[in-house]
Amino acid sequence: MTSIRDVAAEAGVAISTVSKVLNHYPNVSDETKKRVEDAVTKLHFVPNAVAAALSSKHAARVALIINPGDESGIMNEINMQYLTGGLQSARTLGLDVVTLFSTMTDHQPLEEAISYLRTQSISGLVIFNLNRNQPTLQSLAEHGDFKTVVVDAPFINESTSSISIDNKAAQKDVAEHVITGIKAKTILYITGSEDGYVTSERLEGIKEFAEEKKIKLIIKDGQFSQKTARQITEEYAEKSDAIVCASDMMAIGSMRKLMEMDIFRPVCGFDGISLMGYAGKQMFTVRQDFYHIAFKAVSEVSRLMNGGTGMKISMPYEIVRMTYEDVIR
Amino acid sequence: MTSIRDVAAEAGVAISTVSKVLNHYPNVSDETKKRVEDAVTKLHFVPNAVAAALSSKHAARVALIINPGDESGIMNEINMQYLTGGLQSARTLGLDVVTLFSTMTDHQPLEEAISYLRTQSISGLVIFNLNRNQPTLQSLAEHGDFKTVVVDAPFINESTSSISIDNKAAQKDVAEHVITGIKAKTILYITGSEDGYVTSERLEGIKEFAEEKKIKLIIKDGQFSQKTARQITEEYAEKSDAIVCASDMMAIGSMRKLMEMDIFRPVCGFDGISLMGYAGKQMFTVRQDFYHIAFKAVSEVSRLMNGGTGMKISMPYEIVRMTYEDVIR
DNA sequence: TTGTATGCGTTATCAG
DNA sequence: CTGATAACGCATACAA
Repeated sequence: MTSIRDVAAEAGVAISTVSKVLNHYPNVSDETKKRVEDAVTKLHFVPNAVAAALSSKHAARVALIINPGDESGIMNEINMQYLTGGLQSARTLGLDVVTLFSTMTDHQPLEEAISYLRTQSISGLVIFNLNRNQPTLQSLAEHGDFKTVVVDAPFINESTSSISIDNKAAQKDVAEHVITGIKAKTILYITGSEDGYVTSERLEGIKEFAEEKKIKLIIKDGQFSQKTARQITEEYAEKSDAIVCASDMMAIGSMRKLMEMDIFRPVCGFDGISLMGYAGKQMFTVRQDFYHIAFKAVSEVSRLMNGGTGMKISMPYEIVRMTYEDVIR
Repeated sequence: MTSIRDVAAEAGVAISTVSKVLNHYPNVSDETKKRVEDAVTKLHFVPNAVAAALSSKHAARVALIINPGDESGIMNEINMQYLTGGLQSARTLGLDVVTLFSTMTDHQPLEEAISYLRTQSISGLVIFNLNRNQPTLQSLAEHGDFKTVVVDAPFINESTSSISIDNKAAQKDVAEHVITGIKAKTILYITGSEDGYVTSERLEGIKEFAEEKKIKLIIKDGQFSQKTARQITEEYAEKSDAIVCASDMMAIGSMRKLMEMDIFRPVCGFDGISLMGYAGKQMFTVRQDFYHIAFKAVSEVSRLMNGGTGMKISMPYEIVRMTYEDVIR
């Protein structure tokens, strides 16, 4: 393997000079800079990132911690977008990233998790979809030993930032769209699971909305489950004028049940995944830009690692209707 | 940061001894081994993987190269399973992994790609869904400089292995299921895009099948596109007794079009993604176990890195029917 | 502006 | 069985 030493010899300069050229230090004459660059291309030299990391001990590695969800394939689309955005961002920032699944990091004691991360010389964490039944990850976020950014969870302190859309406002917003044009007296609201921090925020939103509009609210726990949403729909749809769901999957389940029941109620979801196009009927939903959320999350963790202090970041969202035609290629 | 040196001091032994204990070398007395282990736990020592990698120059890093596909969200489920399996496998093998998207690695010159991988001290590659329009990745696989495993592409040499299911057999198999019970005279076959190596294998399968069964075959290029499959279905469905598609997405498109046309033809897909449950009608498909394919791929690249020589690996598949009830949670 | 020397945390070789 | 000590490839304070 050709090293910086070979380049130095080839260019007839000192090792440190080569290093300076490579890292774009200011005080190097154009003359020697060129000599070094020529040597680099001639020898096809490629710096060794591992050695560099060891030497300048600020090993800037970031772990992207993905929550695979309940295996039902629901989270796939969202997670892939998180990954794409996160990796892209890391690359532009020159950060080294490690992709992890929360299932690996979570169901193990905190000490072990910390050990693993340290071994990998990871100093920054981006935790996607952190929720209440992940004690280890929560501790990690509160721990303060790592710079961390949590997505969709309200953890903020000196060394951890939180990023998400304004779930409360978005829930109100999409509900508004659903009832325009109809005289809704009663809304059936199907919640997410209690584990999710977003669940409470969205619930707050719909409650406030109902109060403002003087609409009666039937609240049922949907657990983010399509099946449960179907059961709830079966039982309460006829008593309601519209159905607001805290997730797209539940909206799809609800809508399909309505079609089986052969009655119509406007339904809306939350997240904007393309599966919405297969629900059979057009529905409103809150589209989140998961790519940019992840992109921002990684740049935020970079900011933290450079000494920044934790903060809350709110990302934009959009109310859209999704149809089959919108999602196919 | 506490290092191996501190542990040595605490245990009252030499650095090299600590290293030997840590790496489970044979010649260490139980006596000192215990002393070292105690010191390790007492100091919460965690070995630095970066330093270790630098020192013992067999930096066993593997890149998982994912093909995001055409943005239509089709590949999400498959890729997430690849990732899960790959990461899991790497973890059990103690391999360091880097997740990359082919979009980053591909549309850049070979030299640059190699540089990047070298910089990251990556010596093993697992390339998922490698296809014909990815010249850089193909060169990488043929290059021989990295130990590589390609999934779904026929590249095999000294240092590269290929892994996939038997696409030809599977295509015949699923077609068989589709026509049992009906007297099929003509089958409409909708192909994948020419880029995909699997496309030709599956095509071969259906051709052989039709010949054996003395069934007439109408072959149309579906490009793996749901839209195109719809158009083809519209034009040729009535002339056929069954429709065999080279992918689930096309099968879904085809089935939906049939329902719009209000005619019935048995349809089958390929891959076994859960979206099949939303197609409206039950369909046969070939279920691939992407998780295990990835798992195996990573262990294979590990074998190659340990001096093994490239080979072809065939994975099992399964013919299944998928309904809405099967996929919801 | 350039070069020298030291250290980063391990592993591995070789004496003892 | 244990302990010095030289790499590994690079960054950086300091000297020139």
